[in-house]
Amino acid sequence: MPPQARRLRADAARNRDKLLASAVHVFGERGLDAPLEEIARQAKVSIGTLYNHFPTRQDLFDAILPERLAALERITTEALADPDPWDGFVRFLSGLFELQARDHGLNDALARRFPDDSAVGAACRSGFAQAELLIERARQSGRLRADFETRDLITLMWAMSQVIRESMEVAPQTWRRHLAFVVDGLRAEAAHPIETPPLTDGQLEKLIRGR
Amino acid sequence: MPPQARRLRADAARNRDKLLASAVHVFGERGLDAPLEEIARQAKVSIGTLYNHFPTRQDLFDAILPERLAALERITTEALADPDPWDGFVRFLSGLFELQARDHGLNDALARRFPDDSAVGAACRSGFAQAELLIERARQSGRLRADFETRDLITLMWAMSQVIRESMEVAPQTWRRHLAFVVDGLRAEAAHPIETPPLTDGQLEKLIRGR
DNA sequence: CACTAACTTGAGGAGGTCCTCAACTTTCTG
DNA sequence: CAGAAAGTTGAGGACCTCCTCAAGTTAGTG
Repeated sequence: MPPQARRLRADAARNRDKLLASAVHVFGERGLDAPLEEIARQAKVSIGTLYNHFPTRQDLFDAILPERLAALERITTEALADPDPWDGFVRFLSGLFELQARDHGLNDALARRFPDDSAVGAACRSGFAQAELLIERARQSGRLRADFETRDLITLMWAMSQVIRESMEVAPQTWRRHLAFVVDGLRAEAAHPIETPPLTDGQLEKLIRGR
Repeated sequence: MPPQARRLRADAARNRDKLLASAVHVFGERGLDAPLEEIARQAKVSIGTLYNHFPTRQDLFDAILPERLAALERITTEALADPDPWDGFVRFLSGLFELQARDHGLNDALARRFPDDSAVGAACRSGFAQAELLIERARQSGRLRADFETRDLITLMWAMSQVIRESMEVAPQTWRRHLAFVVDGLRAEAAHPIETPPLTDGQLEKLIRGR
């Protein structure tokens, strides 16, 4: 398939690139709710041009986030390559949150829900599928507690995203400490019975589609 | 001291009450960033009257939140009354987050920083002082891990506030499950050494004053 | 080079929130 | 019950963000 359905004019391609670079920067700095006018301004392009290339905010996300999410895939793959399933799992968590800590936009993205027909939605799904393998492997090794499910990872991601967001500026390592406490609770030998069941399929559905 | 510096006129007192009731409701429903015009509208009072009584949003917070935070104090006291220091500690955490789960505004409030000359700031400080006792007691009993500090409670509150916020509508019990994982990591026997140190005084200062 | 299709521009309407203030209304006091 | 003081009102200015579109500019083609 061609990189563009119809090739862009030289100036248009240049502007598109400037917009993408600016968007990465602005979303990374201010989160996914940053004003689009700011992105246009930093790209030194008019707001009209931005809308010309990316009619909706989601189009901008789709052009930027999947590449960032690919970094996550790399981390998952590395973690799966770790011979020790538990170490691999912990490594995955650290890598994931480190990534979120580095990129405010990605942090927002992972705490947010996307339409599942979007490119971001697809990338998330594939990321989760990989994470599932990791979790399953760690659980079967007997080191990860048996009642931890992939769904519980979603909750953990919400939690960590907030810790990262709040501490980012003043004490950017805080998330590591918090994660350490949580990880200690995920070891099989730490497990105590939990009354509350995990999310049901229906709830998961609503949460993922939602917003 | 008199309930008011100068007694309010009958209609003014009525309006003030309507505004407070409305604010509790709206903040509880939509969080502390809810539009003030919405509060005025639900109180069936003009926006000018709202500003007349509460010149700033903070004034509204100060009139509402300390009472809600008092509920927290009740929980802490009860928890301190529990003969088992660990059970008391866990009870405190459940009570705290249950409170947050019931009241979106309070949830926001506890994840937010307030000027420390405000009534809310004072209420928070006093709440923390009590929590500190609880934590100290649980730690000295040998059941709570030795490296858990009051500062780590702040981080936990950020984390839980987000879990609550995200799951509230679809699966309001989610926070309980997440808390169970975390609590298992806080038991002394689950503890593994943590490399990242807790917040320093300076960082804490900035975080609390901040925003 | 000239012409057309592709692209860019930015002013401005729409919608939202904040906050003010001059004109009006109500309560209270003597 | 009249006058003064206290309180209420809502239109409107300031600001922000979104998004559109008619007019202007530029790249690429024959």
